[in-house]
Amino acid sequence: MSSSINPAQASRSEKTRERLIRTTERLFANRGFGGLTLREVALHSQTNIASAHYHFGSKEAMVLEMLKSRIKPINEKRMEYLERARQKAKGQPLSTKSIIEALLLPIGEEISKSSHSRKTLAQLVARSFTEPESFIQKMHRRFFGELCENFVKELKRSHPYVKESEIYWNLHFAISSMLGALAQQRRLSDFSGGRCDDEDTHAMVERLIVFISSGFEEGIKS
Amino acid sequence: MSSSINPAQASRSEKTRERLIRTTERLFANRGFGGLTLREVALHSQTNIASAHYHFGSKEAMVLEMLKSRIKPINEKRMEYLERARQKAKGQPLSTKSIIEALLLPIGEEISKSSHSRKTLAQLVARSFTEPESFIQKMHRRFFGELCENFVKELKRSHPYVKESEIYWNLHFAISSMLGALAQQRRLSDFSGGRCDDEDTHAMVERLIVFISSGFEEGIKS
DNA sequence: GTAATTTTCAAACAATTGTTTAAATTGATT
DNA sequence: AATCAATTTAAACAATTGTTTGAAAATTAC
Repeated sequence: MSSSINPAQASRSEKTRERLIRTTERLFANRGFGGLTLREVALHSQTNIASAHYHFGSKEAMVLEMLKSRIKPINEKRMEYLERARQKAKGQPLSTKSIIEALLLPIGEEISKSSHSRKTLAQLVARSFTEPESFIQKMHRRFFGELCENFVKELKRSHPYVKESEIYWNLHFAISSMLGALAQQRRLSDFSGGRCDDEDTHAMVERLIVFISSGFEEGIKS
Repeated sequence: MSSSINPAQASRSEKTRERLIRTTERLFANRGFGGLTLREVALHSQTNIASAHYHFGSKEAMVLEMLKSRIKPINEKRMEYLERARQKAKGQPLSTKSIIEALLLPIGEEISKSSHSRKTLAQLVARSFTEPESFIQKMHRRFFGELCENFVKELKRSHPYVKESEIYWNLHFAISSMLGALAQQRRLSDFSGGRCDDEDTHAMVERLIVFISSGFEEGIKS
């Protein structure tokens, strides 16, 4: 097996694999794990069902592979942003806003970069949090457990006199707001009657940062 | 058909119907529409698959019936709370917090009343927002469109100099926070390591009201 | 260029799904 | 008690699912 970073010299096998992952991404974002069929994935990837099994072993493994490949870079970027903010602060505790930015800006940027429709990656990430399949929940715990710890540590340093449970509660709300808002952009376009441009991811993330930062700061006061 | 409010004198047919709805509620909350099978619903309802079809006509119709029966009372209560706040204010515009309370308190109370596990109704409502099936999305639009309009109207009255789009954006965030936080209580218990009691719905709703009210007020300033 | 390996494909498989059918049972009405 | 409609049941149905199989095709290695 010849693995290559450059897509120009990707083998036929790798191209098939990537097409499968890409189609899986789109269909999973739209319909979830249960609503996704291997036949449809194969069809839209111009290949065969058995080919999907050859590359991944099972439907579960294929979806898992796709989820990892999409979520990992976002979380890595989050850690980078947090680290960068730490360096900028030179030992001083970070502001709430800069911590929330480290949580939100990376996913916003990845959504903007995404080659699918803007909504696809957002729905994908959000769905990975709410899908009932246990193997997805397991991945979710593994992927976000460590990340969450790091953010809690930083938030505690910024708010040393706040009870630990308050930090957890309000971080929970922060993450929920982010995921909820990203996942349900449809509602915004449905109900605002075109008054809000929900395709403008950057504007949305900027607003979300304000909303969440303020909510968090007020929340931990009580 | 003899319909009766008093469950003591409910006919055998009605009892079966209610058992089916109740089981459907639990399984849908846990596994979503696709993960729910009629056989399992029938089994846990001590009846037959065909019986479910006899009462509802189809799986879709059964789930829809269940969703309506659970969501309708919550939304009605929301309108009641809003109306009560209006009367209390005697013509004055409402505070942001009292509007947010009208949105959140009813679902909190229904969750507390719920005979299932605390999380069931919360997950049920949240899932009804994120499920990909189009018939569920349609119901969602129908049920929440009017409600949303009423809340926007009230929010506009309270913030006459705020651009309409800002109201929509931040109401979107408010609803997202609420649903996200309710749906993903699992994350809180997973990651807080027992520091937060996610079964205490009332405490959670109180915190959420603070978080969301503050986020909303800060959000519309920009 | 040939052999060996990897990758793709069509077809069949077993299991599960929602749905339908028709007979049996129940409960109310006369 | 007999009749009739409403309700429940077991069984079968047709469609769809993920998975497996074995042969064809393409790629790689010699």
